[in-house]
Amino acid sequence: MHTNNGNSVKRKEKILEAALLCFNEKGYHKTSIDDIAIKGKISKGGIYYHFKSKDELFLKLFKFRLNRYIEQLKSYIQEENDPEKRIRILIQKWGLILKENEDFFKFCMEFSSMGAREKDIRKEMTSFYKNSVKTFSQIIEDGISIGEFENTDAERIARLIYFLSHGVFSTFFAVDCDFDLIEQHTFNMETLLKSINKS
Amino acid sequence: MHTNNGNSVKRKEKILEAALLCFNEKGYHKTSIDDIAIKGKISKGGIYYHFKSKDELFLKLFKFRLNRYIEQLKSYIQEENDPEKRIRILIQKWGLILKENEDFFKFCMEFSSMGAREKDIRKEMTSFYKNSVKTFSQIIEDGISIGEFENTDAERIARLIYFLSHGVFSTFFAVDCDFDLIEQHTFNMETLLKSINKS
DNA sequence: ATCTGTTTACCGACTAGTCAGTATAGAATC
DNA sequence: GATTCTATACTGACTAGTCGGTAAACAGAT
Repeated sequence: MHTNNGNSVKRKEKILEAALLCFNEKGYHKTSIDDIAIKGKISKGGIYYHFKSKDELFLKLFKFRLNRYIEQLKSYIQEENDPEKRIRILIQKWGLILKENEDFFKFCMEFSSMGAREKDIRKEMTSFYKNSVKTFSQIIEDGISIGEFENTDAERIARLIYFLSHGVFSTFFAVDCDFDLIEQHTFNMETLLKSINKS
Repeated sequence: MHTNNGNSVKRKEKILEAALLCFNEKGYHKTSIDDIAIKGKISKGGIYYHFKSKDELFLKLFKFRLNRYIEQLKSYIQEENDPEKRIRILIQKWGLILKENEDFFKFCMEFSSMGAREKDIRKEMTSFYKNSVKTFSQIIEDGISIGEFENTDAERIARLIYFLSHGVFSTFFAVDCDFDLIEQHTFNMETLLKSINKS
């Protein structure tokens, strides 16, 4: 009747979880559907019943997890009105989410870099990027209009925040790094806030 | 007698160039040695005569081009002593190199993201990262000691610069972006300098 | 200057293996 | 008994790397 009953959803999530483990271990291209099947204790046919291709599985994994975190963040900032505090909440909570879901964000880095060539991935990444920038930008504009922040270009600052966050994370995974992720993230954001705050 | 005569070197560079084109078009995994052979107008055997594996070809391509740009940058800052001016030269020249070699840096983004899994790639990326941070860090410390910059943590700032630069570029390739690369890069760096400058 | 042997550079057919996706039969649940 | 889900065996396309062979350049000896 309906494919999305509780069991089906659970099964799908189980496959996505196994896929995440495999993609992180070997990367997208070196992970075979058989690898995922073994890790998830399901058969290859089972996977193809729930997902129509490896590509789709990859894309759905990204959407599925990211949505969760975005919803979380939205709920956090709804309770606060002051722009600077909202920014700080976003930054702090985002840091926590990063730290607690390193596995997923490692996967995200590969996903993101594939956006340079794969159209569907690029579309997802663009949507995430634009949303992030829009959210930050709005808060900063509010801060400017109530005189809390200096009158800078809100959108450029918003992009800057995105780049910093992305840059920290991709470096964190790509090199043998010499910094603490959360500490550096916090430092980056404090430095940035310092430059836009009226003090 | 000696394997690295002029012709051999030229041939190698021709293969590297063809490889860059292919990797950018399809990505590492979807590029076959045959693709590179066709693009470089050489045979498969010819490629394997010069490089012992696809991995090695990938790695050599990164090293070969990056070294060129690093040498360029080094020569630029040797002629200047003032820390702030040195930083500005690095930032500006780096921006130019990025703009003029977009093809190579697109390749770099894929290379970098593979550092999360491939040991040899990670080693190269780490070396580049540490070198960059060390260079910036040294200049900033000089600036602090002569009272030009505020007394902040030089290494953390140096990392921040690296993250920003990396973040801009990887976003630039991964999404349908709404900004001008050089303009945003310049804005990022100006914002950053503002926060460490004594004014 | 010719013959012989060696090295470099290159070619392309071939091997051995991988893997996404499919077909289909069977199990579980309603 | 129909629908939903799972397991297994299979196919066909693709590809990294190998290998036997060749052409040309060169060197030393005669």
